Amino acid sequence: MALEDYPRPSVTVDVIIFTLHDDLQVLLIKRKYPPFAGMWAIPGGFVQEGESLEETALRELEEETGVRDVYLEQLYTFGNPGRDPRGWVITVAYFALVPCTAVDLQAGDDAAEARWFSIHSLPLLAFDHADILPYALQRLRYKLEYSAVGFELLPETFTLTELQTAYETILDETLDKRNFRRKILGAGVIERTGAYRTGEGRPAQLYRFRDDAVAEVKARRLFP
Amino acid sequence: MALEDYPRPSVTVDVIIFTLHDDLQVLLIKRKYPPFAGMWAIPGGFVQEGESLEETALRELEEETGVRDVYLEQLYTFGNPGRDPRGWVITVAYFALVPCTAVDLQAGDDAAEARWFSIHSLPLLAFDHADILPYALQRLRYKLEYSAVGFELLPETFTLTELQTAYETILDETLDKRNFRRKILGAGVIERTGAYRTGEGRPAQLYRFRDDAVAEVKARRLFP
DNA sequence: TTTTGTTTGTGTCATTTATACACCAATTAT
DNA sequence: ATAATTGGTGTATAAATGACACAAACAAAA
Repeated sequence: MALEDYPRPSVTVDVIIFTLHDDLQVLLIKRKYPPFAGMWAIPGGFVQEGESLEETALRELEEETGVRDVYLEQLYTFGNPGRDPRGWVITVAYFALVPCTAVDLQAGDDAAEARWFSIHSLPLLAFDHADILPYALQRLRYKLEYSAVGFELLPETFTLTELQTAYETILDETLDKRNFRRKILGAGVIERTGAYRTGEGRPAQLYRFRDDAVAEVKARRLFP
Repeated sequence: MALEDYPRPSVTVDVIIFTLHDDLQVLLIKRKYPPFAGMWAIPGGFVQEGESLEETALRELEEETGVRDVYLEQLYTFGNPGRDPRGWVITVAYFALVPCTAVDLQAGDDAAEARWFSIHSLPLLAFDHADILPYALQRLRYKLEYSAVGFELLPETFTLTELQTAYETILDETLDKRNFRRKILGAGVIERTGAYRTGEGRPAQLYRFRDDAVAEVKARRLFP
């Protein structure tokens, strides 16, 4: 029995794009055409032949935000019947973490508009996207506890207070300053740049993420 | 642009079926037809329209092993171009844990033969299945450390020694008996049945898994 | 029936890890 | 100069982990 003899679904890749702007935010696009015209949705597109799923995700990501070289991770594949009124559509969901800096919003072909939404004030979502989004958030929070993924949302250099604030924003809980610093510094994943960020109070040491530390850290838990 | 205007891939669901028989074992099927005729492969099949991915996985699982009501979890979706010589095929991989008891092997239509293989002596695998399998094993080991998934591989009732042996076999490391017992019992996920297993030496208490403990335990880590 | 062999079941101490908590230092704004 | 603001540091207590050895209960063999 040949491949073509089986009915085939359409396959899309949706990318939940997170960033930090005061709050933890996700990028959504306003649908221009039916179904769900006028509603907000997670950006995504059809997989093309000869393209890997990750390539599809990266392509979507670049189309929507103009960014490349960001953290991208496959989340889950959704294939329940009836999830797309147009027919049989299976969606591979990815989530991406982009730094608040250097994002250039540009609506794709299918979208009327692209906007960041705080995860605390999401609009009604198209398709089954209201199920997918909490899943992505949960995964992000979970990963934050045992990997160094938090840095992906910050610019190249950052202060420890900024890093802690990022963690607190994502986890939606407050952390003890001294314990946070001890753990982060003890993990050896960041290093001083030598520069300082000056501002209102005392200037703060600037740190950068140690790229060579990624692999070894993946196994450990930073915040058990 | 309508759905049908996009080229569509074939989508299959592959299920890595684990069990414990002395060793940790996976069920593989010997392919009857090309491509890779005569080679061993992870059991799987095409998703049918109107069927969820999980239903496909359960169907495959039942076809191969005759079991229902087992632990099943989506693993990862593989879609690299060229992974199937027949054409464009995207595979959603699941992994299942079935108790060593009550498995009735029955080769499916596409298979010449189904066999359990120890994960320490795997044959050459068809497609990209040699990449998928270690991924499943890693996930299983990882999950074992923070959830109560180990019980899924044991019969209804079991002794603490049997449970410890299961953990040791999967993790491929030895554990301290007293520390193991302290942690398992402290987690409150199992309870005594009151019955004993008699055998060579001193009779052992039989335990059962507390079903109502699943949810609350999912969050905690049993073996950090 | 006594002895031997095999498996179960239990507690403590040392070490490590996590948590709670308060003040001085360095700078800018007034 | 003074006040206001943010950055940076250590210690003591509690909890979790890891290492470790022997008596109890039964079956098999003598």
